[in-house]
Amino acid sequence: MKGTTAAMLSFCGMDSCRVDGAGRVRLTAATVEDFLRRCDGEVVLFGLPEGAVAVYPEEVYQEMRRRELGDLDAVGASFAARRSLRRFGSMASAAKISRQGRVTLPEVLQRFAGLFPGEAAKVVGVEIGVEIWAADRFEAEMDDILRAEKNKRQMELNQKEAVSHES
Amino acid sequence: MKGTTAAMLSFCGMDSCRVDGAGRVRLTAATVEDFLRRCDGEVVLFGLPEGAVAVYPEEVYQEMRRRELGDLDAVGASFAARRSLRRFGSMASAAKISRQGRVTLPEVLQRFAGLFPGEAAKVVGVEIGVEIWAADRFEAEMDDILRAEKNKRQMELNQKEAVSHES
DNA sequence: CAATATAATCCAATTTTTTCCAAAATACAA
DNA sequence: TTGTATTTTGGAAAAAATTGGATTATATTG
Repeated sequence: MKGTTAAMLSFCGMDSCRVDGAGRVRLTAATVEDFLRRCDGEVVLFGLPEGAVAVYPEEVYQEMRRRELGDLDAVGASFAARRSLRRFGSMASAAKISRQGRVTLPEVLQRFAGLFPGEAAKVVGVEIGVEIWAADRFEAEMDDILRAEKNKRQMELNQKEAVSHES
Repeated sequence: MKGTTAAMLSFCGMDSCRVDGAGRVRLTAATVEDFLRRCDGEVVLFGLPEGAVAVYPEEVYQEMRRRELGDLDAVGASFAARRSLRRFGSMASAAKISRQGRVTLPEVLQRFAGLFPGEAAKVVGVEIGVEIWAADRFEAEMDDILRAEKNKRQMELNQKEAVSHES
């Protein structure tokens, strides 16, 4: 075994791959290990507002939903409540990481995230699980992140300048 | 058996199908399993204000109705109360999921939801049950949901920007 | 450069879905 | 009532799709 990454550090790094002909994505050995350790491979896939697919251990997802549902007073009794149920219900699905480390993306999610058979994808570790992005979308997201970061840095510098000048 | 996904996660995902010649809809194996587990296949069908058919476990439906009626102080003693009774009474019907996972849509609901024999339909998991939509109606609904979400996300980003600029 | 591990492709078995048909139940009319 | 027609329900067989595994190719590491 190459893995047993000595580490308690789970779900990190990024991996490029391709969606296979049946809409499946193969995870790296390390990621599979992480999922096995955390939840015996029982995961939930769902569509993130950013237009990618999240893969979380089932428990993590449940907890997330429980919080959200707690806010809805009478579940199913209002338009808003039903919409929330619909939004998550329709785009979530329980899955098990296969013995060969593959996850099948349901059609809804393929469409939602632009992850059609043959497309290039990025599997991104997000500490509590992974996200699967269409390669081009992830690139755009990364650009955004870095640009925002650069802005912030510049701001802070300007701030300092201003302060030291006025003293 | 393919399923037994160990899952605590019920009624999720989306499935496309067609209303058969007799006004029946076939549910996926997973959905049937969920209903059997939750309520032995005893469900209530009723028309949602959104123009789709909801299929909830009988218990869930009862609970929902109890809440609504509880708010109306004297059941049956006001126009509003009688209307609510009428609205749900006339468009709800108990049904049992058949052994092959089919539900028959009463004619009232076919008309109400545009789910005529031969029409394309979507069966949508909503965590507490499923909804059956005419395919085109659901597409519109999903578009709405995602558009609203995108707006909200954009707002949040703008908000952040504004804050960091003013500081 | 060889050995090992990782990734992609292909194929076969199983499962699922669709279509079609038969039986049962209901309604109708003579 | 009794026979006939019609609708409804359930099931079986055929078609299609999914799943998992095995094989082959590619990359990595020592």
